[in-house]
Amino acid sequence: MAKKNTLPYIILGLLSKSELSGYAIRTAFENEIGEFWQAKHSQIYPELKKMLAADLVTFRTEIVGEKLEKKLYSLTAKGTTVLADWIQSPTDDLPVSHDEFALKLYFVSSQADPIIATMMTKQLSNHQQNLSHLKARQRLLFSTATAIKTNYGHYLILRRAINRETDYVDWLKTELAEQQKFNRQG
Amino acid sequence: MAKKNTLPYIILGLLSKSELSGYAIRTAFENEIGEFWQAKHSQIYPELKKMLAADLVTFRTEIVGEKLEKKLYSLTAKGTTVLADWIQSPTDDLPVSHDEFALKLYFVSSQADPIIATMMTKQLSNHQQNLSHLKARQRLLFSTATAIKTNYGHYLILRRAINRETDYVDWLKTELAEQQKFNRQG
DNA sequence: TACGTCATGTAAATAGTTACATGATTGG
DNA sequence: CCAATCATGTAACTATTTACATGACGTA
Repeated sequence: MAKKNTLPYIILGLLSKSELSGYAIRTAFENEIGEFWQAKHSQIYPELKKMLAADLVTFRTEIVGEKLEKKLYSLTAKGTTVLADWIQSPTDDLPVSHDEFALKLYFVSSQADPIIATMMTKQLSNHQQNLSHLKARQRLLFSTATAIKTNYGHYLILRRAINRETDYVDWLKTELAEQQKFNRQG
Repeated sequence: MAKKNTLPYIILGLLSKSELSGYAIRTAFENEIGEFWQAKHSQIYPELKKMLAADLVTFRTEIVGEKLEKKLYSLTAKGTTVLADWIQSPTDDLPVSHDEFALKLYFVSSQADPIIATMMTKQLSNHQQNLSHLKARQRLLFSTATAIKTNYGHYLILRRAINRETDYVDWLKTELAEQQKFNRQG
Protein backbone atom coordinates (compact mmCIF):
# COMPACT_ATOMS: atom_id res chain seq x y z
CA MET A 1 0.00 0.00 0.00
CA ALA A 2 1.56 3.35 0.85
CA LYS A 3 5.17 3.87 -0.05
CA LYS A 4 5.05 3.27 -3.77
CA ASN A 5 3.92 6.85 -4.24
CA THR A 6 0.99 6.34 -6.52
CA LEU A 7 -0.39 9.83 -6.03
CA PRO A 8 1.82 11.62 -8.59
CA TYR A 9 0.76 9.12 -11.26
CA ILE A 10 -2.90 9.69 -10.49
CA ILE A 11 -2.34 13.42 -10.77
CA LEU A 12 -0.58 12.92 -14.11
CA GLY A 13 -3.49 10.78 -15.28
CA LEU A 14 -6.04 13.39 -14.32
CA LEU A 15 -4.06 16.14 -16.00
CA SER A 16 -3.78 14.04 -19.18
CA LYS A 17 -7.56 14.42 -19.54
CA SER A 18 -7.68 18.15 -18.89
CA GLU A 19 -5.94 21.11 -17.32
CA LEU A 20 -6.81 21.21 -13.64
CA SER A 21 -6.28 23.23 -10.49
CA GLY A 22 -5.18 21.62 -7.23
CA TYR A 23 -8.69 22.14 -5.99
CA ALA A 24 -10.17 20.35 -9.00
CA ILE A 25 -7.78 17.43 -8.47
CA ARG A 26 -9.02 17.24 -4.93
CA THR A 27 -12.66 17.11 -6.02
CA ALA A 28 -11.85 14.36 -8.55
CA PHE A 29 -11.38 12.04 -5.57
CA GLU A 30 -15.06 12.55 -4.76
CA ASN A 31 -15.96 10.76 -8.00
CA GLU A 32 -15.28 7.16 -8.98
CA ILE A 33 -11.52 7.30 -8.54
CA GLY A 34 -12.25 7.95 -4.88
CA GLU A 35 -13.42 4.32 -4.74
CA PHE A 36 -9.84 3.31 -5.48
CA TRP A 37 -7.68 6.08 -4.08
CA GLN A 38 -8.05 9.19 -1.96
CA ALA A 39 -5.92 12.18 -1.08
CA LYS A 40 -6.44 15.39 0.88
CA HIS A 41 -5.56 18.81 -0.44
CA SER A 42 -2.77 19.02 2.12
CA GLN A 43 -1.08 16.21 0.25
CA ILE A 44 -1.99 17.37 -3.26
CA TYR A 45 -0.54 20.89 -3.12
CA PRO A 46 2.93 19.85 -1.93
CA GLU A 47 2.91 16.97 -4.42
CA LEU A 48 2.19 19.39 -7.29
CA LYS A 49 5.13 21.49 -6.14
CA LYS A 50 7.42 18.46 -6.24
CA MET A 51 6.11 17.50 -9.65
CA LEU A 52 6.71 21.03 -10.89
CA ALA A 53 10.31 20.86 -9.68
CA ALA A 54 10.69 17.48 -11.38
CA ASP A 55 9.42 18.98 -14.65
CA LEU A 56 6.44 16.64 -14.84
CA VAL A 57 3.89 19.46 -14.90
CA THR A 58 3.62 23.19 -15.66
CA PHE A 59 0.94 25.68 -14.75
CA ARG A 60 -0.59 28.91 -15.89
CA THR A 61 -2.45 31.31 -13.64
CA GLU A 62 -6.03 32.28 -14.25
CA ILE A 63 -7.86 35.07 -12.49
CA VAL A 64 -11.32 34.18 -11.25
CA GLY A 65 -13.53 37.21 -10.62
CA GLU A 66 -11.44 40.18 -9.47
CA LYS A 67 -8.33 38.77 -7.85
CA LEU A 68 -8.65 35.07 -6.94
CA GLU A 69 -5.71 33.29 -8.52
CA LYS A 70 -6.21 29.79 -9.80
CA LYS A 71 -3.26 27.65 -10.92
CA LEU A 72 -4.12 25.45 -13.86
CA TYR A 73 -1.70 22.57 -14.17
CA SER A 74 -0.97 20.56 -17.30
CA LEU A 75 1.49 17.87 -18.38
CA THR A 76 4.96 18.50 -19.73
CA ALA A 77 6.43 16.16 -22.36
CA LYS A 78 8.26 14.38 -19.55
CA GLY A 79 5.07 14.04 -17.56
CA THR A 80 3.34 12.46 -20.54
CA THR A 81 6.12 9.89 -20.90
CA VAL A 82 6.21 9.08 -17.20
CA LEU A 83 2.44 8.52 -17.19
CA ALA A 84 2.59 6.21 -20.21
CA ASP A 85 5.42 4.24 -18.60
CA TRP A 86 3.43 3.82 -15.40
CA ILE A 87 0.32 2.60 -17.22
CA GLN A 88 2.35 0.08 -19.20
CA SER A 89 4.35 -1.19 -16.26
CA PRO A 90 3.13 -4.45 -14.72
CA THR A 91 0.76 -4.29 -11.75
CA ASP A 92 1.88 -7.45 -10.06
CA ASP A 93 1.31 -6.67 -6.42
CA LEU A 94 -2.24 -7.57 -5.55
CA PRO A 95 -3.83 -4.88 -3.43
CA VAL A 96 -4.23 -5.58 0.27
CA SER A 97 -7.78 -4.30 0.56
CA HIS A 98 -7.80 -3.03 4.10
CA ASP A 99 -11.07 -4.30 5.46
CA GLU A 100 -11.63 -3.57 9.11
CA PHE A 101 -14.98 -5.34 9.08
CA ALA A 102 -13.51 -8.62 7.87
CA LEU A 103 -10.83 -8.38 10.55
CA LYS A 104 -13.42 -7.90 13.26
CA LEU A 105 -15.27 -11.00 12.09
CA TYR A 106 -12.02 -12.96 12.18
CA PHE A 107 -11.76 -12.33 15.89
CA VAL A 108 -15.33 -13.41 16.66
CA SER A 109 -14.47 -17.07 16.87
CA SER A 110 -17.82 -18.56 17.82
CA GLN A 111 -20.50 -19.11 15.22
CA ALA A 112 -23.04 -18.91 18.06
CA ASP A 113 -22.16 -15.32 18.92
CA PRO A 114 -25.25 -13.22 18.14
CA ILE A 115 -23.06 -10.21 17.44
CA ILE A 116 -22.21 -11.66 14.03
CA ALA A 117 -25.72 -11.19 12.66
CA THR A 118 -25.95 -7.68 14.11
CA MET A 119 -22.64 -6.65 12.60
CA MET A 120 -23.46 -8.16 9.24
CA THR A 121 -26.88 -6.55 9.02
CA LYS A 122 -25.40 -3.12 9.67
CA GLN A 123 -22.59 -3.67 7.21
CA LEU A 124 -25.05 -4.92 4.60
CA SER A 125 -26.96 -1.67 4.84
CA ASN A 126 -23.74 0.36 4.42
CA HIS A 127 -22.71 -1.50 1.29
CA GLN A 128 -26.22 -1.50 -0.18
CA GLN A 129 -26.27 2.27 0.16
CA ASN A 130 -22.97 2.64 -1.65
CA LEU A 131 -24.15 0.24 -4.35
CA SER A 132 -27.30 2.28 -4.99
CA HIS A 133 -25.20 5.39 -5.30
CA LEU A 134 -22.89 3.75 -7.82
CA LYS A 135 -25.77 2.39 -9.88
CA ALA A 136 -27.33 5.84 -9.97
CA ARG A 137 -24.01 7.20 -11.25
CA GLN A 138 -24.00 4.57 -13.97
CA ARG A 139 -27.49 5.52 -15.10
CA LEU A 140 -26.55 9.19 -15.00
CA LEU A 141 -23.24 8.97 -16.82
CA PHE A 142 -23.43 5.93 -19.08
CA SER A 143 -26.93 5.46 -20.44
CA THR A 144 -25.78 5.97 -24.04
CA ALA A 145 -23.28 4.05 -26.15
CA THR A 146 -21.55 7.33 -27.03
CA ALA A 147 -20.95 8.16 -23.40
CA ILE A 148 -19.27 4.78 -22.94
CA LYS A 149 -17.13 5.20 -26.02
CA THR A 150 -15.86 8.66 -25.13
CA ASN A 151 -15.10 7.84 -21.52
CA TYR A 152 -14.22 4.19 -21.53
CA GLY A 153 -11.79 4.21 -18.60
CA HIS A 154 -14.34 5.87 -16.38
CA TYR A 155 -16.97 3.37 -17.50
CA LEU A 156 -14.66 0.47 -16.71
CA ILE A 157 -13.84 1.48 -13.17
CA LEU A 158 -17.43 2.41 -12.38
CA ARG A 159 -18.38 -1.12 -13.40
CA ARG A 160 -15.51 -2.44 -11.33
CA ALA A 161 -16.79 -0.57 -8.27
CA ILE A 162 -20.35 -1.82 -8.89
CA ASN A 163 -19.10 -5.39 -9.21
CA ARG A 164 -17.08 -5.07 -6.05
CA GLU A 165 -19.98 -3.74 -4.01
CA THR A 166 -22.46 -6.22 -5.49
CA ASP A 167 -20.13 -9.02 -4.48
CA TYR A 168 -19.75 -7.67 -0.94
CA VAL A 169 -23.52 -7.43 -0.57
CA ASP A 170 -23.99 -10.96 -1.90
CA TRP A 171 -21.35 -12.34 0.42
CA LEU A 172 -22.97 -10.70 3.44
CA LYS A 173 -26.38 -12.05 2.43
CA THR A 174 -25.00 -15.56 2.03
CA GLU A 175 -23.25 -15.53 5.40
CA LEU A 176 -26.29 -14.01 7.09
CA ALA A 177 -28.45 -16.80 5.69
CA GLU A 178 -25.99 -19.36 7.02
CA GLN A 179 -26.12 -17.64 10.41
CA GLN A 180 -29.90 -17.84 10.50
CA LYS A 181 -29.85 -21.48 9.51
CA PHE A 182 -27.32 -22.17 12.29
CA ASN A 183 -29.42 -20.34 14.87
CA ARG A 184 -32.59 -22.24 13.96
CA GLN A 185 -30.87 -25.59 14.12
CA GLY A 186 -29.12 -24.60 17.35
CA MET B 1 -7.24 5.17 5.54
CA ALA B 2 -4.27 4.56 7.79
CA LYS B 3 -4.44 6.84 10.80
CA LYS B 4 -7.13 5.04 12.72
CA ASN B 5 -4.46 2.79 14.14
CA THR B 6 -5.99 -0.56 13.48
CA LEU B 7 -2.80 -2.52 14.13
CA PRO B 8 -3.07 -2.66 17.95
CA TYR B 9 -6.59 -4.10 17.65
CA ILE B 10 -5.40 -6.77 15.25
CA ILE B 11 -2.64 -7.65 17.68
CA LEU B 12 -5.16 -7.84 20.52
CA GLY B 13 -7.36 -10.07 18.38
CA LEU B 14 -4.51 -12.43 17.58
CA LEU B 15 -3.47 -12.60 21.23
CA SER B 16 -7.06 -13.38 22.25
CA LYS B 17 -6.72 -16.66 20.38
CA SER B 18 -3.34 -17.62 21.83
CA GLU B 19 -0.17 -16.37 23.45
CA LEU B 20 2.20 -15.19 20.72
CA SER B 21 5.66 -13.77 20.17
CA GLY B 22 6.23 -10.69 18.03
CA TYR B 23 7.66 -12.99 15.41
CA ALA B 24 4.53 -15.16 15.43
CA ILE B 25 2.35 -12.07 15.05
CA ARG B 26 4.41 -11.16 12.05
CA THR B 27 3.93 -14.57 10.44
CA ALA B 28 0.14 -14.36 11.06
CA PHE B 29 0.06 -11.71 8.34
CA GLU B 30 1.19 -14.37 5.90
CA ASN B 31 -2.12 -16.19 6.41
CA GLU B 32 -5.63 -15.00 5.57
CA ILE B 33 -5.51 -11.84 7.64
CA GLY B 34 -2.75 -10.72 5.28
CA GLU B 35 -5.48 -10.43 2.63
CA PHE B 36 -6.98 -7.64 4.73
CA TRP B 37 -4.10 -6.08 6.62
CA GLN B 38 -0.32 -6.26 6.69
CA ALA B 39 2.45 -5.09 8.98
CA LYS B 40 6.21 -5.51 9.12
CA HIS B 41 8.10 -6.58 12.21
CA SER B 42 9.58 -3.09 12.47
CA GLN B 43 6.10 -1.83 13.19
CA ILE B 44 5.00 -4.74 15.35
CA TYR B 45 7.77 -4.64 17.96
CA PRO B 46 7.40 -0.93 18.79
CA GLU B 47 3.62 -1.34 18.83
CA LEU B 48 3.88 -4.17 21.37
CA LYS B 49 6.02 -1.90 23.52
CA LYS B 50 3.38 0.82 23.42
CA MET B 51 0.65 -1.69 24.21
CA LEU B 52 2.68 -2.97 27.13
CA ALA B 53 3.01 0.57 28.49
CA ALA B 54 -0.74 1.06 28.00
CA ASP B 55 -1.40 -2.12 30.00
CA LEU B 56 -3.16 -3.84 27.10
CA VAL B 57 -0.76 -6.79 27.06
CA THR B 58 1.77 -8.58 29.30
CA PHE B 59 4.50 -11.01 28.39
CA ARG B 60 6.50 -13.84 29.82
CA THR B 61 9.89 -14.90 28.57
CA GLU B 62 10.58 -18.37 27.28
CA ILE B 63 14.01 -19.77 26.56
CA VAL B 64 14.35 -21.59 23.26
CA GLY B 65 17.33 -23.96 23.17
CA GLU B 66 20.21 -22.61 25.27
CA LYS B 67 19.78 -18.85 25.40
CA LEU B 68 17.42 -17.50 22.73
CA GLU B 69 14.78 -15.44 24.54
CA LYS B 70 11.28 -15.40 23.18
CA LYS B 71 8.69 -12.99 24.54
CA LEU B 72 5.24 -14.50 24.68
CA TYR B 73 2.57 -11.83 24.84
CA SER B 74 -0.97 -12.24 26.15
CA LEU B 75 -3.94 -10.00 26.93
CA THR B 76 -4.50 -8.14 30.17
CA ALA B 77 -8.05 -7.60 31.43
CA LYS B 78 -7.91 -4.12 29.93
CA GLY B 79 -6.76 -5.51 26.60
CA THR B 80 -9.68 -7.93 26.56
CA THR B 81 -12.14 -5.09 27.15
CA VAL B 82 -10.57 -2.83 24.53
CA LEU B 83 -10.73 -5.64 21.96
CA ALA B 84 -14.41 -6.35 22.70
CA ASP B 85 -15.22 -2.63 22.42
CA TRP B 86 -13.49 -2.41 19.05
CA ILE B 87 -15.32 -5.43 17.66
CA GLN B 88 -18.67 -4.05 18.79
CA SER B 89 -18.05 -0.53 17.55
CA PRO B 90 -19.64 0.35 14.20
CA THR B 91 -17.56 -0.05 11.06
CA ASP B 92 -19.17 2.71 9.06
CA ASP B 93 -16.33 3.92 6.88
CA LEU B 94 -16.30 1.83 3.74
CA PRO B 95 -12.76 0.81 2.87
CA VAL B 96 -11.08 2.60 -0.02
CA SER B 97 -9.68 -0.50 -1.68
CA HIS B 98 -6.51 0.87 -3.20
CA ASP B 99 -6.47 -0.63 -6.66
CA GLU B 100 -3.65 0.57 -8.83
CA PHE B 101 -4.81 -1.55 -11.74
CA ALA B 102 -8.28 0.04 -11.83
CA LEU B 103 -6.64 3.48 -11.74
CA LYS B 104 -4.45 2.65 -14.70
CA LEU B 105 -7.48 1.55 -16.69
CA TYR B 106 -9.22 4.80 -15.82
CA PHE B 107 -6.49 6.72 -17.59
CA VAL B 108 -6.61 4.63 -20.76
CA SER B 109 -9.47 6.59 -22.23
CA SER B 110 -9.85 4.88 -25.60
CA GLN B 111 -11.68 1.59 -25.92
CA ALA B 112 -9.65 0.96 -29.08
CA ASP B 113 -6.33 0.95 -27.22
CA PRO B 114 -4.91 -2.58 -27.52
CA ILE B 115 -3.08 -2.14 -24.23
CA ILE B 116 -6.35 -2.74 -22.38
CA ALA B 117 -6.56 -6.40 -23.39
CA THR B 118 -2.87 -6.96 -22.62
CA MET B 119 -3.20 -5.42 -19.17
CA MET B 120 -6.37 -7.32 -18.38
CA THR B 121 -4.97 -10.67 -19.49
CA LYS B 122 -1.96 -10.25 -17.22
CA GLN B 123 -4.09 -9.11 -14.31
CA LEU B 124 -6.47 -12.01 -14.84
CA SER B 125 -3.60 -14.43 -14.46
CA ASN B 126 -2.45 -12.72 -11.22
CA HIS B 127 -5.88 -12.93 -9.64
CA GLN B 128 -6.52 -16.48 -10.84
CA GLN B 129 -3.30 -17.54 -9.15
CA ASN B 130 -4.32 -15.95 -5.87
CA LEU B 131 -7.77 -17.51 -6.14
CA SER B 132 -6.30 -21.01 -6.60
CA HIS B 133 -4.15 -20.47 -3.54
CA LEU B 134 -7.13 -19.39 -1.45
CA LYS B 135 -9.25 -22.32 -2.61
CA ALA B 136 -6.44 -24.71 -1.72
CA ARG B 137 -6.37 -23.15 1.75
CA GLN B 138 -10.09 -23.70 2.09
CA ARG B 139 -9.75 -27.36 1.18
CA LEU B 140 -6.84 -27.72 3.57
CA LEU B 141 -8.35 -25.95 6.56
CA PHE B 142 -12.11 -26.31 6.27
CA SER B 143 -13.05 -29.64 4.77
CA THR B 144 -14.89 -30.73 7.91
CA ALA B 145 -17.87 -29.19 9.73
CA THR B 146 -15.90 -29.32 12.97
CA ALA B 147 -13.11 -27.23 11.54
CA ILE B 148 -15.63 -24.59 10.52
CA LYS B 149 -17.31 -24.59 13.90
CA THR B 150 -14.12 -24.22 15.89
CA ASN B 151 -12.66 -21.51 13.72
CA TYR B 152 -15.62 -19.67 12.35
CA GLY B 153 -14.03 -16.23 12.03
CA HIS B 154 -11.19 -17.65 10.01
CA TYR B 155 -13.66 -19.54 7.82
CA LEU B 156 -15.66 -16.35 7.24
CA ILE B 157 -12.78 -14.22 6.07
CA LEU B 158 -11.32 -16.95 3.92
CA ARG B 159 -14.68 -17.13 2.17
CA ARG B 160 -14.69 -13.34 1.95
CA ALA B 161 -11.28 -13.40 0.25
CA ILE B 162 -12.39 -16.15 -2.14
CA ASN B 163 -15.52 -14.21 -3.03
CA ARG B 164 -13.51 -11.07 -3.60
CA GLU B 165 -11.03 -12.76 -5.91
CA THR B 166 -13.72 -14.71 -7.75
CA ASP B 167 -15.52 -11.45 -8.43
CA TYR B 168 -12.36 -9.76 -9.66
CA VAL B 169 -11.67 -12.65 -12.03
CA ASP B 170 -15.26 -12.59 -13.32
CA TRP B 171 -15.15 -8.84 -13.87
CA LEU B 172 -11.91 -9.11 -15.84
CA LYS B 173 -13.36 -11.93 -17.98
CA THR B 174 -16.48 -9.91 -18.71
CA GLU B 175 -14.56 -6.81 -19.71
CA LEU B 176 -12.12 -8.84 -21.79
CA ALA B 177 -15.03 -10.38 -23.66
CA GLU B 178 -16.45 -6.93 -24.32
CA GLN B 179 -13.04 -5.83 -25.58
CA GLN B 180 -12.87 -8.73 -28.01
CA LYS B 181 -16.38 -8.03 -29.26
CA PHE B 182 -15.44 -4.37 -29.77
CA ASN B 183 -12.29 -5.30 -31.68
CA ARG B 184 -14.13 -7.67 -34.01
CA GLN B 185 -16.83 -5.15 -34.78
CA GLY B 186 -14.22 -2.44 -35.12
C1' DT C 1 29.69 -25.73 8.78
C1' DA C 2 26.65 -23.30 6.16
C1' DC C 3 21.96 -21.92 5.07
C1' DG C 4 17.37 -20.89 6.15
C1' DT C 5 14.52 -19.72 9.70
C1' DC C 6 13.54 -17.98 14.42
C1' DA C 7 13.93 -14.05 17.15
C1' DT C 8 14.25 -9.05 18.49
C1' DG C 9 15.17 -4.75 18.01
C1' DT C 10 16.40 0.53 16.10
C1' DA C 11 16.94 4.37 12.59
C1' DA C 12 15.77 6.98 8.76
C1' DA C 13 12.66 8.20 5.43
C1' DT C 14 8.19 8.68 3.20
C1' DA C 15 3.12 8.71 2.87
C1' DG C 16 -0.89 10.22 4.64
C1' DT C 17 -4.03 12.54 8.17
C1' DT C 18 -5.47 16.25 11.09
C1' DA C 19 -5.23 20.74 12.28
C1' DC C 20 -3.97 25.54 11.44
C1' DA C 21 -4.49 29.60 8.41
C1' DT C 22 -6.28 32.82 5.03
C1' DG C 23 -9.04 34.93 1.67
C1' DA C 24 -12.26 35.42 -2.64
C1' DT C 25 -16.50 34.14 -5.14
C1' DT C 26 -21.20 32.90 -5.97
C1' DG C 27 -25.90 32.49 -5.21
C1' DG C 28 -29.85 32.82 -2.46
C1' DC D 1 -25.18 39.84 3.80
C1' DC D 2 -24.44 35.29 4.92
C1' DA D 3 -23.35 30.64 4.00
C1' DA D 4 -21.46 27.31 1.04
C1' DT D 5 -18.03 26.62 -1.98
C1' DC D 6 -13.73 27.86 -4.48
C1' DA D 7 -9.00 28.35 -3.85
C1' DT D 8 -4.22 27.75 -1.85
C1' DG D 9 -1.14 26.86 1.25
C1' DT D 10 1.78 25.23 5.88
C1' DA D 11 2.66 22.68 10.35
C1' DA D 12 2.47 18.93 13.31
C1' DC D 13 1.72 14.38 13.91
C1' DT D 14 1.06 9.38 12.97
C1' DA D 15 1.42 5.23 10.29
C1' DT D 16 4.04 2.52 7.38
C1' DT D 17 8.06 1.13 4.74
C1' DT D 18 12.90 0.35 3.92
C1' DA D 19 17.15 -0.33 5.65
C1' DC D 20 20.41 -1.21 9.36
C1' DA D 21 21.89 -4.47 13.03
C1' DT D 22 22.56 -8.59 15.71
C1' DG D 23 22.49 -13.21 17.15
C1' DA D 24 20.69 -18.11 18.15
C1' DC D 25 18.63 -22.49 16.45
C1' DG D 26 17.82 -26.56 13.56
C1' DT D 27 19.07 -29.41 9.99
C1' DA D 28 21.26 -31.20 6.07
